[in-house]
Amino acid sequence: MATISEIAKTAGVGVGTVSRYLNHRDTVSAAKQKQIQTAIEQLHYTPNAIASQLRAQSTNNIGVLVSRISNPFFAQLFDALERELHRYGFQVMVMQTHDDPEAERRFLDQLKQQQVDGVILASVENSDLLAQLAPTYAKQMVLLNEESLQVALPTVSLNHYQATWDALNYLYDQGHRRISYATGGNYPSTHHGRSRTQAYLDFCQAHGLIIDDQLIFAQQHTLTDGQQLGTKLSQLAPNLRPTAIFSNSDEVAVGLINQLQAQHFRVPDDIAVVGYDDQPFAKFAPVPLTTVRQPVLSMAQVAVDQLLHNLGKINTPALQPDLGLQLIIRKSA
Amino acid sequence: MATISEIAKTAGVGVGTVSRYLNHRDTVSAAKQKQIQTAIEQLHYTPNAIASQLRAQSTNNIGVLVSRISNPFFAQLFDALERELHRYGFQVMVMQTHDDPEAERRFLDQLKQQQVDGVILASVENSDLLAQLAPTYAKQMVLLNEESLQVALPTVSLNHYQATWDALNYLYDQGHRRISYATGGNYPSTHHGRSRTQAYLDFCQAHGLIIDDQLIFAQQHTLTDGQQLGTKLSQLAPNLRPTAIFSNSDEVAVGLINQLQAQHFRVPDDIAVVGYDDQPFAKFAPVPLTTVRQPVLSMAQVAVDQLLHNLGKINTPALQPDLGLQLIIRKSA
DNA sequence: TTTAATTTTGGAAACGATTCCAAGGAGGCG
DNA sequence: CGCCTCCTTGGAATCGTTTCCAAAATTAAA
Repeated sequence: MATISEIAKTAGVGVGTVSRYLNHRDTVSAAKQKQIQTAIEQLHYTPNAIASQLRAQSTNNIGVLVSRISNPFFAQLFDALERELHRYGFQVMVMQTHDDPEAERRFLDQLKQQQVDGVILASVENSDLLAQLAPTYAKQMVLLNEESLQVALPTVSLNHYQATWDALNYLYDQGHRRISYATGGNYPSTHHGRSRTQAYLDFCQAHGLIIDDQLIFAQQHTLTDGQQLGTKLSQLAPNLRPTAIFSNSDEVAVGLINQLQAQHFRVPDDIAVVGYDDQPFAKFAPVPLTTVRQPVLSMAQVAVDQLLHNLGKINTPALQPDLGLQLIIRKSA
Repeated sequence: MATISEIAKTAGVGVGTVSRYLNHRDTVSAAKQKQIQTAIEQLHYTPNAIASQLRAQSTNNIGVLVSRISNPFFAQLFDALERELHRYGFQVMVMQTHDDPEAERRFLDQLKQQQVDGVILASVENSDLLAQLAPTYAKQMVLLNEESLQVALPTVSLNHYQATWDALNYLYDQGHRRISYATGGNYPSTHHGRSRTQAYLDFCQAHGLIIDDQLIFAQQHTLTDGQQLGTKLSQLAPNLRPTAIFSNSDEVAVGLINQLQAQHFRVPDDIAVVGYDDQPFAKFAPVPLTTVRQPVLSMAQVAVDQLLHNLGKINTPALQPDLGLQLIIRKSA
């Protein structure tokens, strides 16, 4: 691998001059420009970003933490984040936690060692850890769709409480009184205060619906989880069976619908299903999915804006796109 | 940010000793170990990976190039690649080309500047470029699911020709004589020789089926593309309309089915649909999708194995998992 | 032509880690 | 007690870039 000083030697100039030429930092005489250029082509020179990052004390890399990139919601979100960050010349390093707090810790540590200029957390499993780590990251960290109670961090948050409430209300208005709830997180241990779960609990309480632990399902993430959930529901005694279920993930909802249909339940007539995210295939499900749409694009824009603003790379946080959540009514409820 | 020499100073030892301690490289006396450890905790030291990478002339980073991570097939593939690479202590940098040759060039260049130890190409748009770049990358490049005619590169390849042929044959056996074809690539310009397209053309020829450019659709990638394709098909005069369509992507297939149903066509009775990949939601489609399953896990394992072997990080290429493609017969054909 | 002002240039120092080498220290053996 | 061996240690050199500073070259002014 050719280095800058080899280029300098072959071109018969000093290293400083080559560097200046490469970065268009200062004027370099036309003659030397040509010499340098030919040397570069001759030796197939490629700058070593690592060295330059070390010297510059900045990498132009941003870390993004998601729970699982094969979750279409995160895929879309990552896509949008990347697009946005590229516009500002940043590169993105994505890491998946797979909902493992230990992996989360490890990856945050790795990102720090890699000297990323900032981190966007689109999924946090262990907010204690976060509180512990946050000070050392300071302003280069943005929470997207997550909130930390322990520590004040730049945060992009949507009103999931309200959206959940509205969705439940929609079900309630249609006469549902026995509503089940599926979440990706734990229950009841951690994150009890997470806004969606809280909204569910509050809603039930406010409307005098029984809160039955048998109707609350935790750690539900995938299509397969949804299928298994369907099996569980279908095995419940008819009088215990919910007439509707609110799922925090479209994936789970689709798997669920599939399994319910396989067991000859009708959706939404026997059991209504509401999902969350409005993932791309939601409207292509066996029963087009009624779901809460997350404004992925705006979320990404705001998060990046926020981050770059905190990094001093951008002046105006300016735009404040609509971060509203919207219930998309299709056929499943 | 604390550095290793600050640690050394606070602990009252030399930098070399700290480094040795950190890397468990040599024995360090118990007393100094304790001093160093306390200094580390006191100063919140985090090693600077950039510096160490510069010195070591190796980053332990592997680049992965895909066309679009929100394509569930690539998401799964990336997932598997990452899992596998983590096992060997590598980190993964993923980049999306969005099928843009220019982006491909740019990203490959960036990866090189970032000094990645290797690259796995799961999608290549411009194989001329590749031929041009490959020599400078030498052995640290693996083609996954792609082939380059111009240059010999380590390659993990499946028999897509055969799988396509088999799928078409399945349709043929069911009496279909007018079979449409949808691909993600271009047609007929580049990649004419790509094995799936070639198999289609050869199959038609071998069985005396007309090859009608009106039945061949290029640049089909997403659910939306599939929908639009459905509209196009439904607008064809009945005698021109295909009775079956083979799509190179499940996403397109699902969008297509959805739109066909919306236009009151029955799948598979009026039009049969075969997809490709067996993406996670394929069996949850409105009509469970008949599709060619790609062995994502094995593909990732073999690619990583191949790469690490070439890098000399691993001795035995050993395992040769089954890279067979399998037609999964469900309801759509 | 001389002097001053300006532009261009070369190269040393720095970024933070690792590794090599020489030297210091501990312990064993006679 | 002295000598040899082996283990532990400190610190200089190195990786490839950028930046700063002083010197050289060029241009402008007198």
